[in-house]
Amino acid sequence: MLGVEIPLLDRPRADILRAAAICFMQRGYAASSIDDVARSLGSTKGRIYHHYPSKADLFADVFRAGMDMNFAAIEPVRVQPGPAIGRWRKMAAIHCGQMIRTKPFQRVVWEGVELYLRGATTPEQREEFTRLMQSRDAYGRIFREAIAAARDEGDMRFGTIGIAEQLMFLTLNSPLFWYTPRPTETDEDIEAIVGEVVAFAARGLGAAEENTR
Amino acid sequence: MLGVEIPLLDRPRADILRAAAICFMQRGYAASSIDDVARSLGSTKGRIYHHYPSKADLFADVFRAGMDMNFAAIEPVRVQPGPAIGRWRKMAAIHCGQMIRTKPFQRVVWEGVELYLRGATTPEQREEFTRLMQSRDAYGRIFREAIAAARDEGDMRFGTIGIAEQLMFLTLNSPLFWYTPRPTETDEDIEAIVGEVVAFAARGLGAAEENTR
DNA sequence: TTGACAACATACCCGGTAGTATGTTGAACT
DNA sequence: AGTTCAACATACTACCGGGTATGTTGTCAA
Repeated sequence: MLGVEIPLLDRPRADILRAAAICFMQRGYAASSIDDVARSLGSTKGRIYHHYPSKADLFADVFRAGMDMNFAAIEPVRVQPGPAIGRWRKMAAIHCGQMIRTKPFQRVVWEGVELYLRGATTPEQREEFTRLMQSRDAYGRIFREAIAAARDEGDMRFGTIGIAEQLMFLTLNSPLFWYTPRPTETDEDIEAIVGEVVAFAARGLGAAEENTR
Repeated sequence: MLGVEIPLLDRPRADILRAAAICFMQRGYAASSIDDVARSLGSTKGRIYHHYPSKADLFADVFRAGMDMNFAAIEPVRVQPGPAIGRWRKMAAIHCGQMIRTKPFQRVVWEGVELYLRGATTPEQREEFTRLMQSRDAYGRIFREAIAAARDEGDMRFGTIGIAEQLMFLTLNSPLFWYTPRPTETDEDIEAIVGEVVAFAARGLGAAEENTR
């Protein structure tokens, strides 16, 4: 249900990925050492360097895993028929839920984008990061096209689409920065938060009040 | 007008602050070295360590300068009479403009908050950071009270106020992550961006469509 | 049984960086 | 003219962390 399922072909890598995601989330990429990740696994550097050639490659793989999970999560909804605004609401809720439920990976995605935009990569890594960014851009385009269609269909009103897209993602991603899991928390609690976030984004994009429930 | 004015009592420190803010913005705190900052000043470490006892103290002072500029910017509007939503719109526009015009400092504020929340500080620095966070919380409270009042006055509708505050700030801060200055850009261009961002936030908070212009 | 190899652990190297200790210099003051 | 001191620059140390080179061990195939 929760629990971040990663292609099980490769179990040892999956454990490393999870630990790395948590470390990178807690301290950031630059401040996380490979030894930190290894320590959190109860092992040593050797284990990580056996599977990954460098720290940047490990980070990139966490990035990739995070994006893979996002694509997989929205895939069932992506091509549903009906008005665009309905699709968008579902995708937005799923995306926002992903930010909460797979937060460590999604924070790495966030930081990866920042690292790329800052150009903090060596030429070789640049190539891999460029692929990852293309994947992220493709993901973004799915949402951009949804809100563009919703506007064309008269269900949304906003100004510059580029700015609208940025504001939408910032809003949907925002739990990355203020949500922390509570032990007593249920799935309904999470859905309540998601509901508020999506409602804010929808209103921000000029959608009519949701007549749901 | 633009140009980040810092208390001129201390000009040498002001130059260091600006250079440090830009460095920290470009590479992040952990990845920025004191030598980087010094190099961007055309000088050496000695200069910086003459004025600041440590890298963390330098960072904290950039943080403080950023918050000082924010307080100063909204001060004229903060106590204006009239409906809360009007005050909020002005403060929101000023705040968002600050994110654009003093971006390097504001990104340091952002990262400073993250560093604090992650606990990435030594006990001594913790104390100074706690003061800075209290300052930021006080700043946040000004906006929180404004939107709470606006809701009481029937001009806004939103759910949990804590979430609403987070979403509002995320939206207003968002230019930190996607705005990059263009050489040809005028003040009106910036105000147009600010207008879109504030409009998104206002709608998100359930405010009626602005009847302005 | 033994060879091979994956999956690690151990030991080591080395560049970069925070911080320090020690000059140097110009200007203000006496 | 000499003293002092702020404002730096220079030179150095200590350490951390990425990466590598080299064991060690369990497993599986022939």
